[in-house]
Amino acid sequence: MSGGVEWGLHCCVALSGMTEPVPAAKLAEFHDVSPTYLAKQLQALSRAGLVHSTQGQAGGYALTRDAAEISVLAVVEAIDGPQSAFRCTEVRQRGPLAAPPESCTLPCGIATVMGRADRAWRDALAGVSIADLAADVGRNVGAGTLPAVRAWLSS
Amino acid sequence: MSGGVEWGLHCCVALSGMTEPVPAAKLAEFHDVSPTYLAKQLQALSRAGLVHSTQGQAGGYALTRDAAEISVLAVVEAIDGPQSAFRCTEVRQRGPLAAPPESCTLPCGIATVMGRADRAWRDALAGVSIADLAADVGRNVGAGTLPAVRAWLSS
DNA sequence: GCTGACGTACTCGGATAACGTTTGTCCGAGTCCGATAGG
DNA sequence: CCTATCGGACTCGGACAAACGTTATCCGAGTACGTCAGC
Repeated sequence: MSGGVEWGLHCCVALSGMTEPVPAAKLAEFHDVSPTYLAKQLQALSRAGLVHSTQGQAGGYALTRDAAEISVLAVVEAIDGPQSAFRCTEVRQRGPLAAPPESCTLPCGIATVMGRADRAWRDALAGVSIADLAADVGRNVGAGTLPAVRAWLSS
Repeated sequence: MSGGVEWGLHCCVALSGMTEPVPAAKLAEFHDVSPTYLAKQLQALSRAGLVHSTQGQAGGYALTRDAAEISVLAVVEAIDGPQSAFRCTEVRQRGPLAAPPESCTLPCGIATVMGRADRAWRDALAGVSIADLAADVGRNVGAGTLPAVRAWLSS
């Protein structure tokens, strides 16, 4: 999985509860990561419609909807792509004893199992929202953390 | 995920119910894939202890235990490695408002969610065995398929 | 004093290189089977 | 006829390149704000 997913997730958490847009450069400085590369991830989020970008002097990125309405899965799919990790190459249709294509209307057992596993993975990710993650931060490292982050990003 | 996983899975299914060892070259010809690269995957399976390799003229690969005792997860981890797709880089410990390491004893919310999803994925894969896959082949493309494959691999 | 246009500085967005992992290949070490020669 | 030895060919195993995808970077297009001139 692309490592930028983690950055995108952290950015969404930081953006949650933010009223004014935050520039990509500031988010990069806050997380201490490459500004240009983080910009790429944010562009992907923008293309997926999760964040809204405004240009100009006071521009930046902001969530398009409430953090409770954005699932972790949405962020992952926006950055990493919606395709499954497993890609069936239809091995059964190759070789000397290849099965004829007309008998391969439904996916083979291997693809079925992989598809089920992938679905379970996505379900687990879909059940958690950015708001849940933000609440977890307040619970684990202190309730005053998020307001402090918010103040830093505003300055 | 590594594409060789699919090959390894198909090989394990083909090997199930086989009494004598099958050379890697024959498995490659049967599946119509690169012989040298498939050999690499089989070596990984051998290292993981899923298959046993015998050298010499009538040598080849054979399952070390019954197909019902080999889970899909075991094959996947043997080829792709046991590490999770997501790797936490501890972003929270970086930047101007970095959390002190002593307050990061337990994983952050993002890592927790990802870990849960990964576990769900692995559970789905652990619940299916190679024998299940073989039975599925007989059910879907015809009961006579596996004996035919077995005969071809023996010749 | 108010309104309009202008310039500037800041923002995002897509096109462009460098690195690492996966994919693919090769040759050497080891081993079993068959043939052969001797008892 | 049986047995021990030798030769050969086939097997796996790990070390060695090429290709793709991810990582990282740059520069250009566009926009909002602040300023200034005109009314």
